[in-house]
Amino acid sequence: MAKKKGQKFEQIIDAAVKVIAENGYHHSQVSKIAREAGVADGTIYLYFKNKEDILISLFEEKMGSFVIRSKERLASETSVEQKLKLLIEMHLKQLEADYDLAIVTQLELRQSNLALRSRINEVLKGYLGLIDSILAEGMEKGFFSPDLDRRMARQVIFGAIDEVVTNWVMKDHKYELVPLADSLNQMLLTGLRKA
Amino acid sequence: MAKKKGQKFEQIIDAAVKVIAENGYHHSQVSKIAREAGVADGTIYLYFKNKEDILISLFEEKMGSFVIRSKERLASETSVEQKLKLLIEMHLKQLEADYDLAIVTQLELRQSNLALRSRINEVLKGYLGLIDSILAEGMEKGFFSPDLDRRMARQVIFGAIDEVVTNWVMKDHKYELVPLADSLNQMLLTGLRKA
Amino acid sequence: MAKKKGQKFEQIIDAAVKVIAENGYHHSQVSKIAREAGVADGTIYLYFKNKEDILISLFEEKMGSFVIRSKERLASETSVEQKLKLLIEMHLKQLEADYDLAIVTQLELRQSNLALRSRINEVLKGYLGLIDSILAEGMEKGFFSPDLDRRMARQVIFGAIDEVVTNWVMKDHKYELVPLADSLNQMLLTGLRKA
Amino acid sequence: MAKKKGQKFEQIIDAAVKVIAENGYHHSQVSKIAREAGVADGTIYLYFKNKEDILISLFEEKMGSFVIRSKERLASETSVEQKLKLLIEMHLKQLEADYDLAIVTQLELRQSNLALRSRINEVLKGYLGLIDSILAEGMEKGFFSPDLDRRMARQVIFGAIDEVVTNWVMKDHKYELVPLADSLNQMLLTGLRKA
DNA sequence: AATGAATGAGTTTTCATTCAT
DNA sequence: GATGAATGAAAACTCATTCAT
Repeated sequence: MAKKKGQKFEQIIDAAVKVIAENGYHHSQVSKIAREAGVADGTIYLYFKNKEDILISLFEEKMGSFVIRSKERLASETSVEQKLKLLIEMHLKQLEADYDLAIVTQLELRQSNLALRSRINEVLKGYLGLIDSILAEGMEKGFFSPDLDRRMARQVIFGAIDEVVTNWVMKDHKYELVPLADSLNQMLLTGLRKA
Repeated sequence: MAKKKGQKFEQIIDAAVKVIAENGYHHSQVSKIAREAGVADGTIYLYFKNKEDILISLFEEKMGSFVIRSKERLASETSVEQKLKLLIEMHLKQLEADYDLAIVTQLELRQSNLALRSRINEVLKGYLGLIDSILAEGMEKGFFSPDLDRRMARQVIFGAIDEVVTNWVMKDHKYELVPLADSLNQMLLTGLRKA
Repeated sequence: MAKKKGQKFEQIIDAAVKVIAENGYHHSQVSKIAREAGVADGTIYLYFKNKEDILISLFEEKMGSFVIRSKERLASETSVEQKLKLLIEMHLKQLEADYDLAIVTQLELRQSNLALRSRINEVLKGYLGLIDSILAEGMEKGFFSPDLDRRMARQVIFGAIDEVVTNWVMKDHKYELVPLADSLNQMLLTGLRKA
Repeated sequence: MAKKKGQKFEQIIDAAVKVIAENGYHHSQVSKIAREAGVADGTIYLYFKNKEDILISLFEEKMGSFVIRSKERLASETSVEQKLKLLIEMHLKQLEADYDLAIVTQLELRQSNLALRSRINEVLKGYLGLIDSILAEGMEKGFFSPDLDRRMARQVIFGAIDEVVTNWVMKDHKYELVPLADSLNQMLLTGLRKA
């Protein structure tokens, strides 16, 4: 069955990102992905349980490594303010660097059914946990108010970043994304209101 | 063809919301919607161009009337701060009052393909314009900073509200939504950072 | 039920010829014919039993009047040779004068199912009888050989004329049809072989 | 896609001839053809682009091989008169030997739409070319008149044979077809008129 | 491990026809 | 007689998945 890892596993994931970004999820037949990956249709099923499993594996793979990289990078930072800014920057940088991946995560992955979305959320937990730990540290250090609603804060941060990226994708990445990090960070930290 | 309005038009829209919320978009066959609406399958096509058109019409209908109601309500409010709070409240109230509709807009509608999403965005423009006008007024009145990035502010506001609602839906509306409006409004206005 | 004759009956027949010639039989919905005829869909069914009945009635109407006219015209002719030539000429003239009708009889009418084709053949019998009477007279008068196979001769004459007309229609009536009558007549009378 | 040739390709063609002859084109569901061929519905689409493609492929296959056989056979014949007679004989023999095929070519194939008929004519060109070459040779050798209208002669020959076969089919092949070849040939060569 | 030919379930949409007004 | 809104049956085609080689 699914033998995670292996050269072909990566090949298929990468082919899937490309094919789905180009054709959209519903026009990305398994056979098309197989052709792009240079393997036979049946081979897909040696590495993935089914078509959905490609999508979720793709997300796990890309998001997983992103969370690991982010954790490492944030560890070397002491200031809470810097940590949040850095996280936003890394988020934007990762997707700006791989537009195909951005299309898949921001648009195509959402076309999946409810069951799949639950599994996606499972993967997202790692990322949301990262945000949460920054919030917890900030509250402890007195950088954030002690009665901050952490769940809501997490949702606001994620919702805002996500919306910014989605807009960038839907506008055909016509402008640069990473430069927005600072202003987005400020807006989240100090709000819209004039000081 | 599409004879917008008429009793049957409404009947079918309402049936679609119910059926899609219960079964998910991909398991909501036209015949199932027709049965729920108490009309023949073919009748659907006297009022809608195709199955997708039901979905987009549904959104236009519900979102359109929401925007109109919001506009009227906001007009009677003078304070910018109150306006934003009111908008958030109305947004949350509308979806909390109709959980089926919330499921459809937050989950099922997003499973649509790119072409459909473009049309959805078209409808959303009315709502985003509402946010924008509040921001513009706030900047003029000095409530918001004069160098506020309005596009980003709009995305942050919408992304945050949307994420809050989606989480509520995915948590099976186990908690109350409207009470979150105030805290969400505060977070958007003053940010996460301790004053 | 079917109230043959009446102004609307003619209107619908003429609309059908036009619509079918323009759109082809399978794209000529009853509603399209009704619109062209300036009547409601349901009105069609006051004059015709069903859609097929329009087609067969159309053919009966047009072919019937053609056979009557031909009979009258041939009666005033005494020479067998002239009669055959005249029949061919009238056949070609009738269809050259009404290209829409030619499209319908040569192409669209043949797309009908077997049951309908039987009824068409019924109508054709009048025409084939006309050919037959010329052949009988010719044999009696010694113009044709006494051991001529009349059934086959009838098929050869009809098949040849029909094929000539069909070719003309399929070549978008780019050349004139009636001028071919004489040469076609000669070929049928004296054959291909050099005298 | 269309993997022309292969055992299944033939199987499906033969099943289609049988099913269409029995039920008529419009009542020959793809699933019915598949069942008769002993393959799954989907398999049809590995060998044919769509349902129409079965029909046209069937005609190409059967007509194509007939033209090739005819060409070979005619090559060994020197007399023009014999060649024409032989061609007629082979035409009648081929269809008399396969009544199902005759039903399909004479009746069902004509129920196809205009687009398909164009493709059928394309296939027919090979056969008409065969007739044409006999005519050309005959004119050269002085067997036919030098001012014979070749296009019309071709239409007369084809139209006559075709009509004879169609009548035979519509009369439920109650009589023998091949014995008519000689008399048909004579009629085409020397015409109806008494010498 | 890899292949790819074969499978067959599943659904939107059209349009001839009806019938209450 | 005339209307036209409503009906509902009917079928081609796709594509994820399997399994013999």
